[in-house]
Amino acid sequence: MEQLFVSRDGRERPRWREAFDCCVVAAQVSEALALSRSGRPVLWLDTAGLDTRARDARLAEAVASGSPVVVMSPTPGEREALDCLNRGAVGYCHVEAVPEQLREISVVVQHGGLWMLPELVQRFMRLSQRVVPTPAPERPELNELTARELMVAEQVARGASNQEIAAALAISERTVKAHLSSIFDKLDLRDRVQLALAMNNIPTVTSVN
Amino acid sequence: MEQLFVSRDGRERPRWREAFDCCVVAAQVSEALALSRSGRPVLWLDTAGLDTRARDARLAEAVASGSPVVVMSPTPGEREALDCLNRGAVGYCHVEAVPEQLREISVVVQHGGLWMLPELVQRFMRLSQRVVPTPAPERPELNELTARELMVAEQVARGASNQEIAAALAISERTVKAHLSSIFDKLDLRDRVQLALAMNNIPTVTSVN
DNA sequence: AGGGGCATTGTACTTTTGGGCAGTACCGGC
DNA sequence: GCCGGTACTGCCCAAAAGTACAATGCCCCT
Repeated sequence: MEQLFVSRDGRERPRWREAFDCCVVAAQVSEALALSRSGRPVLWLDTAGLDTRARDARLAEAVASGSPVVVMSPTPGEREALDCLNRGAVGYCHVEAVPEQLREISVVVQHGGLWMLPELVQRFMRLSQRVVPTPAPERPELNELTARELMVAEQVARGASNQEIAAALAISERTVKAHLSSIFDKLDLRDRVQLALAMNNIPTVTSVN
Repeated sequence: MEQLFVSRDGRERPRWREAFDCCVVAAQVSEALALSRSGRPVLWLDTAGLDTRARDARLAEAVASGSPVVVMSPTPGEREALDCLNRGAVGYCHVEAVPEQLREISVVVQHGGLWMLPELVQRFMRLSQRVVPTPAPERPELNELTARELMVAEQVARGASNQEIAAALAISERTVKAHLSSIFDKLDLRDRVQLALAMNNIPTVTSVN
């Protein structure tokens, strides 16, 4: 399996070569992708020397390629890990991680897994627990939705318009509206904005508070 | 690699056998471990028919063995996922996951990865983000917004209508619209739904895709 | 066979949203 | 003083969103 490394100056770190037989190094995400010969390589993003903006831009580009993206930071931190994983990265480690670990990470992300430092996993889980209403089993009202309604709701949660939803589900725009009306009724929401937020567990002015 | 399945009645589900050549099934964690012959098997915990207490007890026992533990739920939910992962599980999936997925999960957890449904990963990251202090500018484009525009954007992020925003800021609805148009233009967004999501760091169909 | 829930669509209507065009006003810099 | 950016507003218009009323078809259950 191919490993594509992207670092600011396109320079390779010795450990990468130690870890993998087949690895490509480039200074830009696009270059790396161009040099790739396999369908679904692992993209390693070295953030050394990059500011937040540059990092996010590269990350977005990398994630858009469809390949699993691992961010390698010279100074791994909770905040950065969170940012990167939230933006679609599936791995986060130290840029000087030992070859053995690099190989493990590669295996994990290629199989759909998420990899980060174990202590971060624990920490995030605990953090999440704090903000998830303890007794609440998800959004209870969500179970009231039919399968079809849920599909519509999920599209709205991603910012899709009625027209786009209709196209995606191969139904008429009128039907989308019908489903939406039903959803608003069941979940006690006013419009698609509130639905989009509710689907992402974000309280709204009128529903909560 | 050995797979140890623990289900309430010690009954095996056909998919498990489909997924793995070598799998052991038992009714108790201790039994499964006793039947194990490899040093570090993967422990699969079927929570069907278990109440929360029984589930946690088995999970604790399983985690204590040192092997990676994957919880398989007949009704996967955010709350349960959180609970289980927080208690040391490294995987969480549907009890009837397809064999292909089971194999992937096995590979991932054996290599130190974390596996859960992709949508849950995203959700947890977002939730964590809400409680981690924000030293970073977050969304860089947000700096492009004027103070007034930011106020409007924040209202939209809470699901407010133009009328409500106008009332809150003591300006006319027309002015709200003017600010919104400017915001959409600057942030390259289509409508208020996308803005509401963007303000909450949630990617939309068109912006991140 | 009938009833209820779900999915689907149509016509028609109101409301909300987004934006074009135009104008006023304040403020700060060259 | 002029110019550019920001804030604010009006009238008007088109598109999108949302609703009311109504109808068809399917499936499941009694």
